[in-house]
Amino acid sequence: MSVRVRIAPSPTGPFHIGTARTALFNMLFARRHGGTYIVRVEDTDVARSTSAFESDILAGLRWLGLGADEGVQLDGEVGDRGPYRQSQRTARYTEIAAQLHAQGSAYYCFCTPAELEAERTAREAAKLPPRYSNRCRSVDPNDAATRRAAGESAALRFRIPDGPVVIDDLVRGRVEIDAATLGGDLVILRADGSPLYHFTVVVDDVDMGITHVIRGEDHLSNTPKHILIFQALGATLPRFAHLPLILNADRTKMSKRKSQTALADYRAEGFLQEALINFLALLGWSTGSEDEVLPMDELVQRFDLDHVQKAGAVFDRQRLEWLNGQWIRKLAPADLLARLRPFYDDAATDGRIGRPARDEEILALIPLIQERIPLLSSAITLTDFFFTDGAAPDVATLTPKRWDVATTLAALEAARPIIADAIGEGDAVLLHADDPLEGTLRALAETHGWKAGDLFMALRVAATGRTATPPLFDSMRLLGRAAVLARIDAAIARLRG
RNA sequence: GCCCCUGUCGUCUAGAGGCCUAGGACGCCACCCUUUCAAGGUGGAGAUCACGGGUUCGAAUCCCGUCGGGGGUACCA
Repeated sequence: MSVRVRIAPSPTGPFHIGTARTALFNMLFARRHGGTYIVRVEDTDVARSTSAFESDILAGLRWLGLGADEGVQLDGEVGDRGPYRQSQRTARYTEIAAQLHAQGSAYYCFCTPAELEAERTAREAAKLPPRYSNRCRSVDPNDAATRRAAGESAALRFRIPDGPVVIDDLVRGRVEIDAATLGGDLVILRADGSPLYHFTVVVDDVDMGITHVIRGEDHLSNTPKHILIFQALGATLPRFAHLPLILNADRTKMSKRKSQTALADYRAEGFLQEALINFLALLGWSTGSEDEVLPMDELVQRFDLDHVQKAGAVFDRQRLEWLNGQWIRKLAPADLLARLRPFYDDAATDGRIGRPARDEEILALIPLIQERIPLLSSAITLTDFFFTDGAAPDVATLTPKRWDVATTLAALEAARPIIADAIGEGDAVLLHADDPLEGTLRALAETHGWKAGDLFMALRVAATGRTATPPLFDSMRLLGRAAVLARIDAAIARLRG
């Protein structure tokens, strides 16, 4: 039987990084085994689900390369075992619930929320675990029918049988849980007829022929409920694999409050899709080797559930940034340009750079920045001088740490004619080749008894407005003669007071 | 509270009884490179393998207990 796995996000919030990781593991498992990867939207909680969140999730999956083989995609549904949105499956849930009721696996419960609350409070006061008393089990089915016909509101509860339930988990091995600890018979249909998660998830997994349920460890404790429902339905049990949780720095379950969890935020910061995939794959799983920088196809080849870690894994942002740098450095210039494009466009729009950036300009800058940016967004601050005139650094910034104002002024005045002589418009960068301008300026520094580094810093700040920039001489060449001289003149004027 | 999972450097991890005086990576420190910032290179600090008992000629690896951490426990997903 071929492998069928699913990721079942709930559109009650922005696409969460933990959901991305679970999706990735499912995708890797499916690809590894030539199976099908399904995306199902769990929007039974109408009050909290929105289509905006759904779009964010589907767009995020697609961007990561984790779009569905079958199920819900950004532009519609594919597959013949749908619908794949729970909100469109209510008739099916009602039907299966009726079946469970007819076979005696479920019964109507007339307890009011207030009564249940009172029961819960009483048990809590008695220091007993919260648990439904199952008291409506004893309501005579005929009476129940009569009361419902009379309009009395009732939820449908699934009857939890006695005895142990065994989970044969692919990550954790055999886990046995006593059904008596499950909290009593569980509601599968609210009084208004709407279905609840523990019920829908099983109906869907059966209908969609899911063979392997790969999800977060937070679902492990609830898995017996699912197994019992599978069994009541007479369905074949899927295999289960519970992944370790992604943790905040304090080792609690990763949350919006304590960590950056929205995938869109990582994307907006300039993390590469490849880096995120690589990083997430290695959070809770390892190749068993010492290789770390791995593309998707390599991950697929090596993926196995045996090397999935059992303990939770702290999300280490520094490691992610390092990996991102690795991936940025691997990109071909044209590819990097394409990734950088939206960042320069946004910067032009919100004024962080003075004008829109042309492709040729970004391409010319790429050799200077590719080795030094950890994030795509870092390119902007590193190259804004190129697109923005009149950075106008103040006297304090213009003056190198070891120098005074008079020395800085003298140095800029002395260097100006040399630069005017060496730089034209539209010059190509020299990169690591020997730059004649550098030699001339070093000689100048020597005759004045200046440190070359101080001279270069003074020029750097005058020309770019920043103390940390790409290599100075190539930066000036790209800027062009007129712009560089104008900025040096402006700096000289400011230094003169 | 009850149930379940879990415990190797700060972090991600390798490790499936002798290959471990525990390896790699991120981060940190130093040095090299160097016009700044990075990148890169080299080296270093950093883990009594949570702790205590066993089993064994031999345990990070097997067993038991303790402690720590996490998750679950809804007419949420």
